[in-house]
Amino acid sequence: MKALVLPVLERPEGMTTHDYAFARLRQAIMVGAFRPGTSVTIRGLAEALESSPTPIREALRQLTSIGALDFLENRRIVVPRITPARFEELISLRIVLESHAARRAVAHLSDRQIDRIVAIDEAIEAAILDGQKAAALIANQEFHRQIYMANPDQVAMPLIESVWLQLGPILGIAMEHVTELYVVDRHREAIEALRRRDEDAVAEAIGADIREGIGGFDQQAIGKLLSLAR
Amino acid sequence: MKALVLPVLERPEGMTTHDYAFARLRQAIMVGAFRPGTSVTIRGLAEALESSPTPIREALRQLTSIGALDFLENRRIVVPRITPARFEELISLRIVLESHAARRAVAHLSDRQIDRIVAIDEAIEAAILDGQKAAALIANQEFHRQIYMANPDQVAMPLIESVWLQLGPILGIAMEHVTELYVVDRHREAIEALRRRDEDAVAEAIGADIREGIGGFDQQAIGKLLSLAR
DNA sequence: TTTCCAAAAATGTGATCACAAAATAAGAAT
DNA sequence: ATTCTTATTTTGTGATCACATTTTTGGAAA
Repeated sequence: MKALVLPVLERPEGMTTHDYAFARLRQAIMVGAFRPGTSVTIRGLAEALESSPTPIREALRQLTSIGALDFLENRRIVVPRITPARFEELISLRIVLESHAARRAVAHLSDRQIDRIVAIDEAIEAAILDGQKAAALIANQEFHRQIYMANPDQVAMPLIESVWLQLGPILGIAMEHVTELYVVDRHREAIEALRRRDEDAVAEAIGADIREGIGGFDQQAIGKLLSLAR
Repeated sequence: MKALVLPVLERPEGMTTHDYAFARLRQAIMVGAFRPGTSVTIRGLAEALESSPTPIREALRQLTSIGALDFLENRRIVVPRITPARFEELISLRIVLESHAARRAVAHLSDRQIDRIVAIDEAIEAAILDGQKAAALIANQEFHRQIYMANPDQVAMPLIESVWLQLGPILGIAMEHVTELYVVDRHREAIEALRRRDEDAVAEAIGADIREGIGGFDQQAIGKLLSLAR
């Protein structure tokens, strides 16, 4: 059993142990800190997070509910493996879900909010030019999230994040193999469409952005990686 | 504290207490056994299910992850209330998700599977003519599930069920107020399209089916109910 | 060296308990 | 009768323990 290293995450005062464990594990999986097939144990995580098994168990159970982990028949807890076919399904689901969420957010976005989204996009490009892959990835997620969450009655975000979580472990592999990221200019296209409040164009740009590369990672290259990583 | 009545559910041998509690509560919410705003307690459910609090807590936490329950700030556990706007978002999300899932299932459906789906549709109509609202609802979900699950690499079903769960409590109210159900013939349309393996037509039929009525319940009527039920 | 079997260790499950926070009930003051 | 305060009860949280199952280990047999 090798020592566990989880990306750090600030713990807000008053947050329960369970919520903290959930948030931290969730983030770890989302940014690809675990490889597909990795198995975790309740006691191991309890030790790593300096708590008792109880809240960890609850966090793990929640993570399975959103597809981030798998409780196998043997009672083993693992990070799910992904087949190329499943990968393709996940991407197409992202496209459908996110272009829909984007479309329904357009009418709610203020100019000020769009400015903030532009700032996030600049942060993404800065991270890419700097070669900071993990930072670019997180900023990219933030870019998308800020758009979808502008809709106050929005209900799709949790589902979208579930898909992100299922793609997370793949991103971890991609980050190891992809030497350099490229700037995705579909973001610019999306921003222009947002400014015009053009719902169709926004949906189209978001869809294309996902299709062409998941957050700076070339989609085809990842698909190829997948068939190798067995 | 009034006594809790949960729809019965068979417990397969070897199923853990936690899994059973999760499955049973989930089904109860899905078929509208709980009204929006209802609050539940860990100890109360533990007693009702004759177990200790531990597995119940895990089940409740999982249910919150999929939007079926809400842990409030005050630590109260409630069945979420739904606003008309949220309701509309959920319906439009259903349309997007399910027409996509249906489309991607078409190529995988064998004639034998389609026959089974036809049989389910007949069961729905029988239940409707018989006035068995709950049975019609469950059969209707089964109709949709059988289509989407035909795709072996499918990843959308858990998300779709999450949306169903969020709509569940509304269905409970609808069942109380709607006196009679009507047969939705969009199912026939979907079946015809399935036989022709016409993806566009299938997606269109499923979308229309959802738009016109959620499982036999008129959508507009429910929207009106919502604004009253406060 | 490989295969097989038994002992030991590790691991998930579920019950119980102490504790703190929240909700409710009860009584006093206005 | 109503409002406020205090005491009691309820409830979620997290730690701990016993148990059964699974996995791993270590050595014997082929």
